[in-house]
Amino acid sequence: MNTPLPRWQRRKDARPAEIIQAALTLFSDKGFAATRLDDVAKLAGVTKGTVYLYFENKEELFKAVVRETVVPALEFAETLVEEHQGAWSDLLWQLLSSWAERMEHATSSGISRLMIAEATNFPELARFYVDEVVVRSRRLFADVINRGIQSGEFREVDPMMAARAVTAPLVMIKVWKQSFALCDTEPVDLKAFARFHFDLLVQGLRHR
Amino acid sequence: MNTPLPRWQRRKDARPAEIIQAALTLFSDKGFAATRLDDVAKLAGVTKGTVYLYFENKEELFKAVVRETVVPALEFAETLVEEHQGAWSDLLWQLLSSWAERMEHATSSGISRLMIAEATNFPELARFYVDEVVVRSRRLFADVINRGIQSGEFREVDPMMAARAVTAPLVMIKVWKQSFALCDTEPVDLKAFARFHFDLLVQGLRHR
DNA sequence: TTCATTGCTGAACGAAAAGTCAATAACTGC
DNA sequence: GCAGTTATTGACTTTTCGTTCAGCAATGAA
Repeated sequence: MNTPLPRWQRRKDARPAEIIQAALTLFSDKGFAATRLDDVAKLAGVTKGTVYLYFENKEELFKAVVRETVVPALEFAETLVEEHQGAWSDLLWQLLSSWAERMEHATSSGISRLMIAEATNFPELARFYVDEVVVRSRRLFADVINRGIQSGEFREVDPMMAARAVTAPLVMIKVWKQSFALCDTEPVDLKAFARFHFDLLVQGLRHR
Repeated sequence: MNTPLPRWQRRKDARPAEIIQAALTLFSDKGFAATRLDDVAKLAGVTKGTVYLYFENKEELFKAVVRETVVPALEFAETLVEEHQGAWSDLLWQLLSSWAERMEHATSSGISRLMIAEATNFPELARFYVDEVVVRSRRLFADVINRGIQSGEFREVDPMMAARAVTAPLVMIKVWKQSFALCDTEPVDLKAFARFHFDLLVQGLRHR
């Protein structure tokens, strides 16, 4: 006789990650308040009680989602800058295109919109996100621009301003797509936009 | 004897606008779900019951807020384009700077972030917002760029793409400021950024 | 001053969703 | 197999907040 397969299994180690993944999906789609823990549990293949085994409450789950999702993305880009040789505009393109790439596929890219929506309700978390992601990526791009200026490839501009001008459009387009996917009659291709933005940018940064 | 001033007054005509104003403030700060009608009422100087005299329910109040706030802003800009003579880059600057100006002072500018956060929870409203605001302003800028191309002032680019590239950074910076005002260690001046963005943009749009 | 009208209040209701916990079923070592 | 351990369940309680409405008080006309 084959043993009847159990109604559920004990998987203490896998649960937290699975619950966080489910929560990320729902939070970034509906927002924090509009997401029911019952739904998170169902999507994670458990019941609500189990969620409370691993997370103190809804707010702590939310924090865990942000913390777990946010950090790893930037390390890759930082080494890319460190090791680069050649034209700085080429590096800029590498960074922008690989970023656009990740935005299109990674589940984690929903975090931007989520943080924008909930920042004022979770001040400490907002600070964490700003430090770990916003400022850090801003610095990354400012760094590239700065080196470009020093090598004479770019004209003299405020690097931090430029960094904002580089990052803002991509994030915005992604956020827009996420929010208005159902209504936008002429959706943009993220990578095509990244290319367009890059061309505009590089010509804007060159000497006149 | 002076008559003891009444505990409250009847002000049927003024109430709706006051309630909408209060709701706008709280919605754009905390989001739709996290805003309590008790708080809206208190901020408007009434009680919850009064809110229900003028609005069917919370969702209808939300829709009213968006509708009342959003529409008038664009009309001004559209006449500006219609009546313009001279260099198209000058018009572009006029539009960007006046926009940045309004963003800094008008209470209505919190709507962008609110819509981004709640769009997926209110599909019909999202469609309304996209049609009345997003697409319309995108068309506005695309129009300017297009005329600039035809007059030979700008090189040939996709006008709709360019419109996105023009509008996205300003909106994004505004949204960022709103979300992360408390954490951002180096806040940007919106008008200064608008100027920077414009310079980059115009050089990017000129012939090589 | 009085009365009818009605804008407004605030207490009470109920649904929905957060949070709790005793019972239970899956696992583990003997 | 059996017994002890514990991860998981699901029904339960609690809380929060949108919504209702009977009654009160401001107003204006007579």
